[in-house]
Amino acid sequence: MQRDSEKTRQRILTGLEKLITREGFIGVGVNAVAREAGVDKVLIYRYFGSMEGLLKAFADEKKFCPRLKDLFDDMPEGTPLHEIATRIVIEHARALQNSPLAQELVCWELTELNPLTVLFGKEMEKGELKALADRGIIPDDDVVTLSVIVLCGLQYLILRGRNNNPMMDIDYSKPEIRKKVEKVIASMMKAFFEAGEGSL
Amino acid sequence: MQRDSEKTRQRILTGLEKLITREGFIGVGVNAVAREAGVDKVLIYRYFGSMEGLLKAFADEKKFCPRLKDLFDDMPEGTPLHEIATRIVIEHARALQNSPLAQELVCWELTELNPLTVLFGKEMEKGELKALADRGIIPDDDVVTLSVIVLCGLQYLILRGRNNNPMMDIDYSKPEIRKKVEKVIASMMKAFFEAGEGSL
DNA sequence: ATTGTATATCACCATGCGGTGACACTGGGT
DNA sequence: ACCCAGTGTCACCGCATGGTGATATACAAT
Repeated sequence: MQRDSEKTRQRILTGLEKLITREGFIGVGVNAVAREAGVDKVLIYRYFGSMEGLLKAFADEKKFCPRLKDLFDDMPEGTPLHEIATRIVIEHARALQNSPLAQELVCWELTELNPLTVLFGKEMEKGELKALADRGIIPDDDVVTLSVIVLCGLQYLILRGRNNNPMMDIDYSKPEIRKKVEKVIASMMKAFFEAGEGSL
Repeated sequence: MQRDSEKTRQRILTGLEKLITREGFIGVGVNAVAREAGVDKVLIYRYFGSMEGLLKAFADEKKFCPRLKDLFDDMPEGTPLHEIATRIVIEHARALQNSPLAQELVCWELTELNPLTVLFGKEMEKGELKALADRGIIPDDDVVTLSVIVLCGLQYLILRGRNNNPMMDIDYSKPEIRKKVEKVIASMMKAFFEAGEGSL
């Protein structure tokens, strides 16, 4: 074995990542990670203290949070609020769709709290809030509440799709369905926004 | 021990139910169920063949699906479509909120497919479709798509709330938050519906 | 009362888990 | 050359799990 502690640490961390991605968060444990990383499990204790420590380190050091495409590029000045909100939500969903690891973490977060799931949740939330704030959307606006609900809905649908278990035939991985869903959300946001303009 | 096979069967089934409700679906297994039911685990194999068989029997024989309050009572003739959709979604969320067992099953369904989660999912879906169809809402309407998305969003928020891990401070178990969310959904539905009337 | 069958109990197995102690190697500082 | 801290290997423990075979008990039919 190569005698390089830093390399070994990394092997363990990426072992954890591969394991979660391939097998899901259930069954993640010291033995499984060590096996996946091709490393004796005692090294996990040596370098991370415990499984909890490993999860925390993973949360701290890995960039597991799906990166949102920078939306400023193709959103011209003066884009209406509802289009911005729509874009953020849909872009977020796309990012999640493309990251099996993130999907697994979102699901894990619903099941159990541990250093990884907690930090992951905070990270996601921070990203959301930033995306909104960067575009001047006030956090306690009704538009935000609505966006969060819809976003959660898409997350749920994506999670359902993972196991080929779509909800009400809404399989978000199918492009035509996604198109339809995105269209509905867009027009809903528009309607909500314009109605709000008048009634508030 | 009382020698009554039917009673023992029931003890096992309600043992499973109590176990899931109290401890969550993780860790559900032959040993745990037998312990909870105060029964030798060999009886599980005798009566249900396997853990899978027990799950299937549980899905078949227990009424775990949260019952929707009958909405016909206080919905007068001619209630507009968006109010109907809103009511269905919100009522569904309320039912889920009041059933820790159902919450656990919804979460389980996102994690793993087994006879119980699959049958549970079908049951829920059937309930949804019926609630919609009973009120003359066509399944492939955009209103349905939107309703499903919002419903999924609420389900997700409720699941997040379980472990005191609210999403974006939207803790759906808090009445004032729920009120606000319901209000947003109602006005959104109204706006979407009315906009649709004009544009379609 | 005897027998037979359904029911319940017990003891056990192999496996996998989290966790730990003892040992072996490697390489750099003195 | 020696030592020693850092690193990796191995063997082991206690425990819980899923699963099974042999045995004891209750009860109903004869």
